[in-house]
Formats: sequence, structure tokens, C-alpha cells
Amino acid sequence: MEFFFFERITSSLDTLATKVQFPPMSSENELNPTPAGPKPWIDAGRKRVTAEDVARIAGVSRSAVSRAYTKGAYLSLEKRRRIHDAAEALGYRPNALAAGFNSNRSNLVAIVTGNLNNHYDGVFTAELVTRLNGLGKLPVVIGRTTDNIGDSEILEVLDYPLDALVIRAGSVKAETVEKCLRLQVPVIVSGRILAVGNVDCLCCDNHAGMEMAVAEFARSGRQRIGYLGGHPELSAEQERCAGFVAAMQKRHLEPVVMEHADFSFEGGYTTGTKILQGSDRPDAILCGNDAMALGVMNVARETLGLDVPGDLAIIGFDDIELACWPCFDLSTIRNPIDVTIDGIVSLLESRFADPARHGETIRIAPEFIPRSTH
Amino acid sequence: MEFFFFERITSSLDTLATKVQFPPMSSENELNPTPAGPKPWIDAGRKRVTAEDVARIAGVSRSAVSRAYTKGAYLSLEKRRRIHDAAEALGYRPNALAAGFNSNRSNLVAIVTGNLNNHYDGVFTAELVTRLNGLGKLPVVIGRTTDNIGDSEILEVLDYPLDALVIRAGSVKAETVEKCLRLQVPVIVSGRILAVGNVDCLCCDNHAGMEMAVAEFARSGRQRIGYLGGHPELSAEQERCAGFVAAMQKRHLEPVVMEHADFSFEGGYTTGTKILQGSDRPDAILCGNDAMALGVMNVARETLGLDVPGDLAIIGFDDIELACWPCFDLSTIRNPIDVTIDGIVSLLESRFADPARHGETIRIAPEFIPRSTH
DNA sequence: GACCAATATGCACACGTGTGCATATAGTGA
DNA sequence: TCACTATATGCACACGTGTGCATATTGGTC
Repeated sequence: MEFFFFERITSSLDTLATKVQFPPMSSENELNPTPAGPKPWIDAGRKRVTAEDVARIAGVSRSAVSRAYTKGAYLSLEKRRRIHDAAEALGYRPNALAAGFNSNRSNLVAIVTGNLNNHYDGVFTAELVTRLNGLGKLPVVIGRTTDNIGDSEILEVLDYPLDALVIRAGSVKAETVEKCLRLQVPVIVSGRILAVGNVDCLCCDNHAGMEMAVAEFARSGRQRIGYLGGHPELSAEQERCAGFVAAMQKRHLEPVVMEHADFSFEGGYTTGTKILQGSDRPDAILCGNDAMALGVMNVARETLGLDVPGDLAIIGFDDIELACWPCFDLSTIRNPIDVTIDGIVSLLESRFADPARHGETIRIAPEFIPRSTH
Repeated sequence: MEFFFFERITSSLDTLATKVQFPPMSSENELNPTPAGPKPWIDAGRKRVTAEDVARIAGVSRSAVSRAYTKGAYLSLEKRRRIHDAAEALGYRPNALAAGFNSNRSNLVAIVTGNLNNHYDGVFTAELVTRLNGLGKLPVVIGRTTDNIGDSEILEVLDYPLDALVIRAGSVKAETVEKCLRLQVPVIVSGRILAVGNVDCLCCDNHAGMEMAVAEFARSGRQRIGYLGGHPELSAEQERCAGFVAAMQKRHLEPVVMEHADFSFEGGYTTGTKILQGSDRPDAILCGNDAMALGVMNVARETLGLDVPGDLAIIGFDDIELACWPCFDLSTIRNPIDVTIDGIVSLLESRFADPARHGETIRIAPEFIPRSTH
């Protein structure tokens, strides 16, 4: 009697099996034979199996099913087994969203990132995703590959009850962050410092990094130093540019050229061409990030046949994976992803433990990585 | 009287303001001044504002609030205005998860990807994320940067009611996919063909791609052709390797060497060193992907001082962005990401429209991109 | 047998929303 | 005034789960 439901499902599946058309056979077929038993096809009318269904099959109350998945809950061994069997037969898994729904934890953590095509941001996001997966969180990525992300996308994802929001968009408005906080969503900003209550921030000490780079150029006797930055609207660019200018002034040096591109290889290549073909060519270029530095290096070597570092010294910023490839071996300022991710995870855990704690700011120390381009 | 709730909130915030400690001031502070009015700090005890709260403030029923956010619903202009004002004052946004909870649409789409540090997979994921964002879906990324992802991670994310699951893990088991289908979660597999009912697949015609590459080597008179593939467990590698072997046999050519690495630059570099320093060096190497091809190229040029393509011809697979950088200018087989993503989105939409439709398989046509390394 | 603690189990509520249904009000035409 | 339609609004249910509370059963000790 109580097995009626179960029978209805299997019979429904058998009926379906005759109707559904298989995709064309492939060579994979014998490698991965479909095992015998009920075919796991999607049935338009049927919905996900719930605890109620399992309870009906196992002949227990729905509460018992819930307890079967709760460690430490009182439940007789006999029932636990019956429930487990029924769940197995039906393919039941507790709906984590429904569970989190009343415990007020969605496990959703949104990662808002600037431009995913930027190699550094891509690796950064991937690394953060990996860590969040390890913490049992669901990383929801919000980003674009074409352009930098805007604040409207952040507001959209806020419609979901996030456990936290990690923002890595250099131009996010303080006003937007405040809207997050009003919805009681903890915010962590990476890549810029934001003076808004309750927000945790991490940022590389870009100023110090640029000072290191200029010091290296000065030490090796470069006199005609140029600068190629990213989009001036981005916070990282503002700090790096200011750091460069300050370091130059300190040494009474005048920049030969100062240009801005878009933090991409293509940008570095195009603007690098303009700089190097200009009337007074620098003998050193400090780049706002590695991608642009590689673009400049390509112009120098491939297009103009210049010797790097003989004719032109180049220093980048970030230390992306490509920087240490033998063909580049780029001197650069490391903006350590691992340290930053560790910091984010640490801040997240502190915030989960005490949502109302005051905001904390972590400055990440950059490091000069001497290679062969300066 | 009915405004008691609102007053409680504001007074609670004002009390808090004296207790919470500000983060240290920064130079950003005057750029982004905190606007006057209630400070949007997180309050440990307070929860997200609900429609019920808005209803209380606006003096209407909760249904009315819901209708205020439903286009086309009957609601007097007067009420709509009052609700909008109250919502604005409280910072209310409908909880999208609760809304989707009973309409059986979570908007969550999981993307399971092999190794996020693989450049191709990284860009692929980023592009798919961008598209899904545009469709109003929440892309949940499951992946690792260290190793290839396993099936257990897929089963974990299945605890959430996904709208769909896009798998790009070359070694996913058919059994795992069946578990997804049993939970009524549509599955799209990219990068391999899986003969399981209701599953949509996309896969580049790797066999044809390798045939093109071998044809190019043969045309330019290369006789001593070697092969460097990825991990043999991955479906893409199996197809590519088989394609290479078949194309060679067809021309009565014997491979000089056949090795396998891990689809990474480092793998290509290390195994490339082994191949090129061996006793009989090939005059052409066909690589399983571009990353390894670039690794091989680095060994050849930087370490051994070989001329590419004079001493050694190289052809890769994928056509990643780096392949067309001037310093590489790598001849390769394009595995077009844009076409693949278009296909995924198209399959997704068909699947949403008719969840029970039979599985469809799309073969993506590869294209030979002649550059200067062959 | 009496008492108590430990174990087992079901009921009912909460979580936040959309919406079907019933009902109330306003507007229009005869 | 009546009938009919268009508009407006609230009640109550559904979605799937965890859990507090009350109650029932068991096992052990005096």
C-alpha cells in the first residue's frame, strides 16, 4: 500500500523508456555502458524527490528522514537503515537550499570581479573559487570578459541572500557597498581600501611596490624612465601611478613619458608601440601590470628588434605565471595571490563568527622579483 | 503606532554608531565620503528586511508588497507609491531565493570545470560565466587550480536545486551524470560525448583537428613527427591521440616519439626537454594543446637554441590568446570557445523550454590556423 | 512495582515569497 | 436601479527543510 508511490515512479520510467529517443551512438558507448535498472531520465512532470517521498516509502515520519541526515539526532538503527535504503532507491538528497533557507545560511558567496580576461584577475578568481569550494561555500562569479563590471551587476546579485560578497572591482562605489551592508551582507573588498563601516579590505601596498621598481631602475643607472599605467579610474592604478610619481620626485627624476592603457597585453602592445616609436624613447619602462609589460616587450623585441634589457629595461607588476617563462623572464613586483586569498578567507571566517565586528584592513606587502629584464 | 518597527531600526542604528569602531582613515575618505543619514552597518541581531516589514511600514498587506514587484499585477497607484517609499527607506529587496523556492527555479547553474589553471578552461569558464550573467542566471563555479576535479565535488553541489549543470571535466563518469538526472537536474557536457539519456553534449571534432595538423606536417615535408599529449584519462586526449595515430597510419608514417604530460606549460617544458634531448630528435611535434606547445617552444628556443620552425616545427591545439602573440605566433588547431558557448546557451534554452526532450549532441568543427611555427 | 534517565518519535512552526481564490469596490452602459 | 466588467485587495496555501516541544517507549536501579 505505502509502496504505491514508488511503483508509480518506476512504471512511469519504463513507459518513458520507449518514448525517449537516444542520441546517436558513439564510440564511448561501450566504454560507459548504461547500467541496468531504472533509467535516470528527466521526466517533465516529475519533481525532485523530497523527504516526504522518502518518509512515505520507508514508512516513517518526515521528521525521521530529516533526523537521518542530522548527526547526533536520536533515531533507531532500524529506522535509519530503512530510510537510507529508501533514499538510495529514490535517489534522494536533502535540498540544501531549503535547509539553509530557515537557518539563514545560503552558503552562497558572490565574487564580483573586474575583467575576467585579465590574467591576474582570472587566476585570482580561480584560486578563490577553489578555496571557497573547500569551505563548503558556493562561489557565484559575477564578471565580464569584455569590459569592467559595473555596480548594477552587484545590486542584481544582492537579490539573493548571500553569506558574503567579495568585491574585486577597482572602481566600485562606496554607495554600492553600503547597499550591501543594509541588506546585512558582509562585504570584503580586495584591491582597494574603502572607508565604510563594517567592510573588510585587502590591498597590496602599491605605493611601496612602485618605489621598489623605481629604486631598481635608478640603481642600474637608468635615466630616461617612462610609465605605462592602466585605466586611471581604477584604484590600483591610482595608487601605483602616485607611487611612481613620488618615487621619481624623491630622486629628482622627470618621467620621459606617462601613458595609460587598459591593463591588457593588447593595450601594452599598442601603447607600447606609440611610446617606443616616439621621438624620445625611454631606456626603461615601468608598467602598471605584467600583461602590459609583456605587450611592451613584444613590441621592443619582435617589432623593433630592440634588446631587452640592453636597449630597454622593463619592470612589471603582479608576477603572473607567464612572467617566469624562460622566453620572458620578466622582472616584476609580486602582488601575492596566495597571501591575499589567505587574508580573504581569514577575514571571512572572522566575519562569520562575529558579523558585527568592525571592519579590518589588511595591507599586503609586495616583493621585488629580480629577473632578466631590468 | 505602526511606525514603531521603523523607529526601532533607526534607533538601533544610532546606538550602534557610538559603539562601532571605524577602520583607520585613508586617502580615499574624502573621495568617497560616507553620506549623511542612517549608517548602513551590520547589526548582529538584525536580519534581512522582508516584505512583511515593508507591509507594516506602508500599512498594507504583505500580498500588496509582493504585487508591487510583480509586473501586471493589480495594485492602486497610491499603494504602489507608499510601498515603494517604504521599501526605499528600509532598503528592501525581494529575496530571490525565496521567490525561486516555490516556483522551482533557483537560477543556479553550476559550472564544473577540470583544472582552472589551464588557460583554455579558465577563459572558457570566464566566457560562460559572462553569458550566464547576461541570462540572469547565477553561475556557481566548481573547480580546482591544483588538480583535476573529481566526481565527489559534483555530487556535493547537487545538494542544491540547480537549474542546470554544465560539466567540463574530461573524465566525468557516466554514473555521476546519471545521479544528476535522477535529481531532475539537466546536464550539459562540454568536451566529451556521453551516451546517457537526456544529456546534451558538445565536443570539438578532435579527430578531424589532428588530421589537419598531420596533413600540414606532411605537406611541408616533415618526416620525423613526434606527439606530446595530455593526461590519457581525459576524453579529449583520447580522441586527439587516436586522431593523430590514424592520420599517421593513413600516410604510412611512424611516430618518432609519443609522450604524455598534463596539458600545462610546465608539463610541455619538462617533457619537451626530455623529447628534444633524446637520441633521435623529431623535426616536428604535434602537441595536445597550446600550453604544452608553448612549453616545447621555450625549450627549443631558449634552452637548446633551436630554430622554430627551421629545426623544429610545432603545432598546438585550442588557439588560446597567447598563440597569436608576436613572440609565439603559434600554428594551431582552433577549438572555438565562442561557438561552443553559443552552443551551450542554445542547448540550455532548449532544455529549459522542454526538460524532457531527448539529448542532443553537437560536434564543433575545428579550424587550422596557419602561423609561423610549422 | 516505582521511579528516573535515556532514547525515540511525531506534530507543528518558521523561513520569505508568489499566486489562486474569493470577495470587495469602482466604473460603465442600458 | 440593475447588471456586468474591470480593478483592487486580503487570506491562505505551497515550496522543503530543521528543530523545539511534548509525548511515548525502553532500560536500569532501588
